[in-house]
Amino acid sequence: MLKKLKKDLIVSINKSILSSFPSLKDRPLRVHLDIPKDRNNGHLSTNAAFQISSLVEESPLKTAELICESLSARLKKSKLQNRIMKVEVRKPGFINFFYTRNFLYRLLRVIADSPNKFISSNSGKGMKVQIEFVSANPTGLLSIAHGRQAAVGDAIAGILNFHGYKVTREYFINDEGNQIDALGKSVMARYLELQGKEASLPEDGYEGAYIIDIARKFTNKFNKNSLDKKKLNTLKIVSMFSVKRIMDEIKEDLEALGVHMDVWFSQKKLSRADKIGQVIKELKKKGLIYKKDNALWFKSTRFGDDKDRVIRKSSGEYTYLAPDIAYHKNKLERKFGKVINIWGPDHHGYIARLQAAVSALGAPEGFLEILIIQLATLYKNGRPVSMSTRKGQYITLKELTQEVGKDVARFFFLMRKRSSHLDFDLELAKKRSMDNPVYYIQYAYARISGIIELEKKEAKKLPRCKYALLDKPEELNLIMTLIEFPAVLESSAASFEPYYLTVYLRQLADAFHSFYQKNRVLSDDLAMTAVRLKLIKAVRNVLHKGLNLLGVSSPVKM
RNA sequence: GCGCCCGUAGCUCAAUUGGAUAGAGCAGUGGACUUCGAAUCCGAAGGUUGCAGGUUCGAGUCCUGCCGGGCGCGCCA
Repeated sequence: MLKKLKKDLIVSINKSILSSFPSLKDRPLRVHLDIPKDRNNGHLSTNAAFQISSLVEESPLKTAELICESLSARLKKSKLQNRIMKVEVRKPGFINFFYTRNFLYRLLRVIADSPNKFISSNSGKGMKVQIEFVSANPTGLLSIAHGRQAAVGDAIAGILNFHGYKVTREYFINDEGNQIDALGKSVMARYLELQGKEASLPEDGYEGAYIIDIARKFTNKFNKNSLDKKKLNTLKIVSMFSVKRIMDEIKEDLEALGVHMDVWFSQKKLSRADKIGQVIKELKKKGLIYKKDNALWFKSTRFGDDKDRVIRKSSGEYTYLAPDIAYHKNKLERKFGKVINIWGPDHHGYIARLQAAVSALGAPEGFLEILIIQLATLYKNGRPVSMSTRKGQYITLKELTQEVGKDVARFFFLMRKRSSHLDFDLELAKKRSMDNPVYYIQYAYARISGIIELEKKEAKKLPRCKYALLDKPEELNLIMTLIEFPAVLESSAASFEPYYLTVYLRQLADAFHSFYQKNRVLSDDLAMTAVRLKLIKAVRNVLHKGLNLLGVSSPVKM
């Protein structure tokens, strides 16, 4: 409904500009409508006058006045007059628009009665999108940083899905290579120790207690004899066993955070089908592979990387880049319109070469979007908790989720924009009070639910809604906040930033609590009761949808 | 040395992507429970946006140079 209004309005503005300044006929004009942060400056605002004032050699203010004059006349004659109450020019040259009360009330009714009509979008038009995230090596448990990537990736997926994209959530399992060998050797050493034999961890081995745990499970599953028979492959068996155990844990931890992957993609499968060899051949045919110092190099500089990259070492092993190229070839073959990778900041140096590879494979511009999520640092008693995967000294995602719960963990992970470092304050997260934004928002939802529940019990007969009764500043503020929801969702999807939504929900809860404090919903004044009930139902619907998109629950009681 | 991210109120962060008087939450401070949930609300206070230039109607935002912090720069993954 608002989208249509904006569209109509832009058409009118363009026409008015041309009638005031005919000389601009053949110039492309890009008129923009924004929501001003201060509502005294209107419900919508355009800066069109600034953009054209230099072209017509007139001051922005004068330009705005000329446009506004013909625009007001035009609007009065058009269908827009039911929705736009007035147009005005403000100081340096903004043109501001104000909605009519009736239009606001109409929107409110829709949000309360049929929210899906108001809160829906199909801007994705069914495009297939894949989002690959977390993809942590199965050599240890998930960390806090992975938790943030999981929450953000999942929320982006949810938001895109809402906008009509067909989203696949995917995890790439790095289940072969040096790291996996190191894992296998580490477990093997612990296994031998459990047998009472002399053994020591390899130099690049993993020291965490979970390794011993896996070794113990391994001991229970295989007795000595059955292993001795397969002596040659023991390391392989240990490695596979360990990867399986760790992946089970990872899946569990993600589930606990409410994250469900659609596809678990194994690197091993790629190499078994020789996909890596094939993709190298393909690149070779294009003249993008050469040999130097006995290694194979990919000419990534051809596509903007600052140096060429080794793809197969002189030892004959592939580097990490090789399977990754094969994997992205696979993504291309699966006909995604867009693929999104979510990485930690330690991988940003890797962006150029992977983008180069994807271009080399013939992907269209913008096919691969790589989003870097900054780290999250856990604070306990005001001090950062230091972490090291290798030494196994770190607070795992599992522990965090258990300690603060799914809702709080997710919300906290989503609170900051991707490029900002996130401080996760454990004490704050555990507080069940007003300092904690999750409870603040959920509390608003619970309060509303309580009122609606009570109203049902009383079961009074309510008259038809006279929306004009809603005219207090708190009420109008609440309506205004409600109708901004679709715009928030849209920018959230367009920029892949779920945090917009967390900020918005906090604002909405704020507007509600403020309204609640000053006004009773249920009273003897049945006409008033009817409209206010409508108002809070609309708030409930938006809160519910918003929390749901973030993967946070909406409790009726707390 | 090169590349990326960051520097905004005491603290944690916003600022509609170049817009109007730079805003929120904590902390601190002064108030509000005989009421549909006080897990709440209402005040006042808090700023030379790291520094110096530049671009223009307009800069926290873009460009250049410094200062300070984080990360990356392998035939590791």
